[in-house]
Amino acid sequence: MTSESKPAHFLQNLIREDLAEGRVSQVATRFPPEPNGYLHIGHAKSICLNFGLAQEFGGTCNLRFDDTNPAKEEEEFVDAIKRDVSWLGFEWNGEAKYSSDNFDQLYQWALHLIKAGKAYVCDLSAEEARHYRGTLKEPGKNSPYRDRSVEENLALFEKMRNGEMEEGQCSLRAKIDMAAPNINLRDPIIYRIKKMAHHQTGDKWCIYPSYDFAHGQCDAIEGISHSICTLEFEDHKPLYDWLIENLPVPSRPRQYEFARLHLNYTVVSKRKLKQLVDEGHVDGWDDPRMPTLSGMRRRGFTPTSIRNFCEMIGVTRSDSVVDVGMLEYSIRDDLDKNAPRAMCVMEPLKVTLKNYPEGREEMLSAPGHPVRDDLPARELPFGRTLYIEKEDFREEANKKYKRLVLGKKVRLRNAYVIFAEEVVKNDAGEIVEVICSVDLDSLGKDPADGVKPKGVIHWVSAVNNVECEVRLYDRLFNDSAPDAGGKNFLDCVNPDNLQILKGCKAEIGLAKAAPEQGYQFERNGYFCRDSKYGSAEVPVFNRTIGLRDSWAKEQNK
RNA sequence: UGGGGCGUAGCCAAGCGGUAAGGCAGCGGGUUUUGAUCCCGUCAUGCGAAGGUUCGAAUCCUUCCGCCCCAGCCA
Repeated sequence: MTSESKPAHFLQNLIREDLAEGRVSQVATRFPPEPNGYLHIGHAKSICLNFGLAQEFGGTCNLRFDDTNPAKEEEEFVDAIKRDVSWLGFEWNGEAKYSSDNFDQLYQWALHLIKAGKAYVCDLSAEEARHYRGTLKEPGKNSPYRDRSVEENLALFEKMRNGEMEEGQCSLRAKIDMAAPNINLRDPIIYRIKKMAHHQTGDKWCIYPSYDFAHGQCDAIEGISHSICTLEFEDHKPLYDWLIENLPVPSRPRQYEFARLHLNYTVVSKRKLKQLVDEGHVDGWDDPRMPTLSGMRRRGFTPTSIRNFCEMIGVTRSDSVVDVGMLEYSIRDDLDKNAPRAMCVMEPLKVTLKNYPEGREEMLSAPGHPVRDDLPARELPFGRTLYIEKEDFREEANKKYKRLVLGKKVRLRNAYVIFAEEVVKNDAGEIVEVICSVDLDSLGKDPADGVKPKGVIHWVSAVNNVECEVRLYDRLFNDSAPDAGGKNFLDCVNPDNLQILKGCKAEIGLAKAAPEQGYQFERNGYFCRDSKYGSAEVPVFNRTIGLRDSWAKEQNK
């Protein structure tokens, strides 16, 4: 997808105008996660937007940890977030930034507000403050502490800072308007007491600025030109602007909002994701079924596929729910173009070629990719006994079934045409082996009789292969809106979201597959070696996504 | 009769007064040693609804309807 064929979204247009009219000379954006959890597909949209805009307009994008609440944050998440952003393929401007880098400056600015009579220490408890705040439809009332003198406020704030006040005993509030229709303007709390250590600043502080007091000012300090956030912060913008206008900040950032990503068949809220982990519905935050970037990475999603997906869904201000089908399309699209091909038999059925010499083995060669000749060819050992897929053989079938049928022939992918002559069954009547003859004159060409088999099936040598385990993932939820009102999202968990197949047989080259490297298992889907499970002898392969399957569709008609 | 936002196809989304782009999904067909890919065709007389302005309206005006966000010392 080229940029000239893709129409610009509202933020691109807006930045273009800012640049053209000289309101902004240098584009500077930032991606500002709070380090309180793992990044997920929703964050990817914001990352691609912020870093993408900076790239497009020759600007910069900072990575900033919005760490104003030590109660929720951990260093572990800082590391995970850096890893995920890098993995997606973006490089942040300079060192990673922290809101906490600016705690001293923020404190000075709080003093500035107090001295200007625009902030005061309020002794109302959280509950009292709620009552004074009013409701959505009724204005609030002024706090009885609202008119304290500058000197008194300075002294009190000093005591807050020195730890002489208890948590919840008082807070610092901006003095704006308790009757404002926008509740964010009803004397918002800008500093609160939290007597706890911070992952970056240690024990230096026992008071911490609120999001509202920190965010815009940090934007200004970092010289951010366009501070892009999601729609729910729209109501905070008047407060954002009020603070910028009332403080001697070094630059004038502007906030813009876009709609966050909603994906059907998916939940993304941290609380729910945590519940899936804690209650054992999945294996961890990086379980391949999770919509976290670490889970998707382990599942086999590529950075390119995620970036393309974000490009495809666009950026607007309207709430929308994107079909996971689009995500599935983008990973198939990327892997089809770039993943090496391989063969793997999931449920092996033995095939004996009665006219192929016992003990003989030849090495066949197969292309690494149907059109990419830069991907190396692979070696496929071929012999008298092979495995094919159980479901690729039937004793009888109609002409729609284009696979191996008793008394008919089929092409072995990258190899010979074989003819099914007889079936061997066990005592239970199950087919355990198919005896075939092989047309040794059909390698790389049609059979001499000119009759071209209509089917092609995959196979693997029965004596020279890689034993492996395959994990077939399906959608985690079978309800398109597990999040939607009223229902318990856990009731929507798809009971068949994971099928583990043991005793699968893969072509020998897969023994050295690297974790996360995507392969197409021909006629089946895209897979990658799991980074957590499996051994050198018996690797585990995760199915990233199946191939489109018009045969299954046909059968369901 | 609190404030703020958003409504274009099954889904996402262009469009900014000149007669509804594109993608995903779907449907039909062609190529194919992957029932994949690829290629071709098809898919809104209609833009939340109703009025109005205009030669002309998804675009402007009016009214109405629906959905989302806000009453953390969370972000």
